Amino acid sequence: MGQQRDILVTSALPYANAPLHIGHIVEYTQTDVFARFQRMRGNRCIYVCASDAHGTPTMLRAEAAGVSPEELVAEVAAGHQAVFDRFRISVDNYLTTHSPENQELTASIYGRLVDGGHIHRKTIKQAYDEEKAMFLPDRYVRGTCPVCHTPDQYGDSCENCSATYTPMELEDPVSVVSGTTPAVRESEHLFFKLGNFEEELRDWVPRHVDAALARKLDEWFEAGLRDWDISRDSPYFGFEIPGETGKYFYVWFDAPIGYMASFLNLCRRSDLDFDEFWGVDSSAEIYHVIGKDIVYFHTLFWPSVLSGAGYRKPSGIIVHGFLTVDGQKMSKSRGTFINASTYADHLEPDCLRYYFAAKLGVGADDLDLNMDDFIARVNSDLVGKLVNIGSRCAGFVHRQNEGRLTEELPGPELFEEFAAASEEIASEYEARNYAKAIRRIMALADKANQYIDEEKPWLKAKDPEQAATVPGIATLGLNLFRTLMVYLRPVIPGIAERAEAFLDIEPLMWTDAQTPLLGHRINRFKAILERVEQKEIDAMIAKSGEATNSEKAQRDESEQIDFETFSKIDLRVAKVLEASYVEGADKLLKLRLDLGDDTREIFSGIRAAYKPEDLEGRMVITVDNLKPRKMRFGVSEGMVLASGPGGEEIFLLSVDSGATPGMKVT
RNA sequence: GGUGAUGUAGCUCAGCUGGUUAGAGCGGCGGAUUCAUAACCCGCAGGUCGGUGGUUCAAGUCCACCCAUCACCA
Repeated sequence: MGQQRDILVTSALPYANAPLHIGHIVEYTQTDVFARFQRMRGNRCIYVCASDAHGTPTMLRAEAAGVSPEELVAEVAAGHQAVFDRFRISVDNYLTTHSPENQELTASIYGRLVDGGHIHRKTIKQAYDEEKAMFLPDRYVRGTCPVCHTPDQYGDSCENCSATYTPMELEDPVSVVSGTTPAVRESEHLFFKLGNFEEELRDWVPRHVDAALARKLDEWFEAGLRDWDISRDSPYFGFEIPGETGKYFYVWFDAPIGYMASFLNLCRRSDLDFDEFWGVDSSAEIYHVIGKDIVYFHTLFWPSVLSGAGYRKPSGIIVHGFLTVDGQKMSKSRGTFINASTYADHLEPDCLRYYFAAKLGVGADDLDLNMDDFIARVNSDLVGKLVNIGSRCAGFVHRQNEGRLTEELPGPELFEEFAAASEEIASEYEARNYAKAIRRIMALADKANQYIDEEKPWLKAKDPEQAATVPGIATLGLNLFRTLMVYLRPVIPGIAERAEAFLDIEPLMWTDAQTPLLGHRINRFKAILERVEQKEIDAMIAKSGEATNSEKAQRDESEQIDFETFSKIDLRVAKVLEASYVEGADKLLKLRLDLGDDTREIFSGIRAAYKPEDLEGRMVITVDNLKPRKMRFGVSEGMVLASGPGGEEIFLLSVDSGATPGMKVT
């Protein structure tokens, strides 16, 4: 092994306004496996993370909850840390971006950027909520898409036609915060001149990201690097910009600096040297593990900011895809939006770590948690194969040799074969191809079971002439078991710890795979891992669905309206006379409705859930007095009521038989 | 809409710079065994490698177009 390396790894900072879900665990697993592997190899590997505290969402959520943003952040961050503990994510430090260290670094970095001529000012127009007296982020303005005229879209892009625009271009814009129509106000903002770093980035990017990602980034280079708005106006939860009044750093400016801040905080409590890692001449390695959604910030802005401020750039940006559950996006209504703590209440965290690691390759492909596959894989690999080796050998050692391993192995070949796989497996971990590493390791586990099966110690134990060979066979089996634990320890640290307790040994290091454990007394075997039961999965999913319902109940309560307000909505029974697809619209169906004394034509976004022929003739409920809306395909004169999360899961409301078109719903 | 990624056996995934009968694990089926958390061991199962067209002596593996899914568009 070469000389000791200094490595710093980070996971993306989770936002401090919501609990962590199992999607986050993909990233922490990817990071933690790497960190634990490096430490087992004898390298110094520091893993830091923090809560991303700032921004409008935190501010508004705190206000709604009646607490200060600081209190909210502290509470959520405590929950995040608890999840890190339960999933055995071995962070060396967990801070928050709302910390003195981060403020100090952010200010100093900003100062250096100003000195370097990388900041300039520009006055921009922005949506402003007069009632709340605040500027509105794009996502806090909703309105009708100016391109395809789909109603109720975010201020930055349209879900229907994917057009991008600014909130001021929306038709009928509404502030999500107050419900009022936003005004347009001018404000001076500070911009980071990303273009100053184009040449440097074009050189740096391809050498520090995955090849597929580099192709994606080419696109951004071709589009040209635009300046980056790093300031926000008061009120804003964040750090005030030095030398300005009422201006704050944009959350995405100080968030990555949080990596440094968390590390700095750790340095001040230990003998670590900040500059040794972050100085321009640093020989340490720095890796950021992130999801593919935030590639832009980490491959363009972040290296540029570091460079402009006189720091070294990262050694690599490691990107993973998103998590789907049973092939679909995580969904609250399906109960597949599972909080990490809910998972840990029901199942062993190591199992999820194993499952994710077994699917993590080098690319940023999405990764699916298929519950049936999860049960099969964990039970088969971890319980049936891995743990079973220890379980089936332990008895022989206790019964035939008083709990002591023999002084020699019956033959060195198999142990040596396992030992010889060490570097190959290590290089897969090093390359972050955990899936490949695990395939190799489990192939070895199969060999270990085959060996025991061939030797048949249970038969030999009954034969006086061969009984003496049994402890040796079991000793070899247990040594293979131990070697497998060495290789899997980065992935399943909890299981490995229990295996160490069973073997009564110190925490395993990578080189332990080279030397057998002999003449050593071991403990009685106790279950190291329980099987995953379907009923636990069911309970977890049921629980995840429940949490959503109670959240909804709370929200409904907070938005009560009086009867007068309700009665303003004129709901009517209507009969579908005609339904048809709309040329050029993915989501819409055109419906002609009978309202008794009148017919109406409306467009409804239910195409994924209903076929036109199934609708014709059925009764629906409509909002009769909804203002007609002009859409690209015509004018929609109302809406039909439906329930459900969307997509294929849309369920139209209907009435009991007897109702006739035109009846008012009260 | 633009760009990128993905689409391989029931499920989850490997398949490097194109080249013998396309692989693994799980499930399924058959057999063996009882040391082990009904675990383990042996054997079998035949998927037009999303579709169409093309390049080539030869394509899952290169090119074009199309379809589907996911993502990004700061």
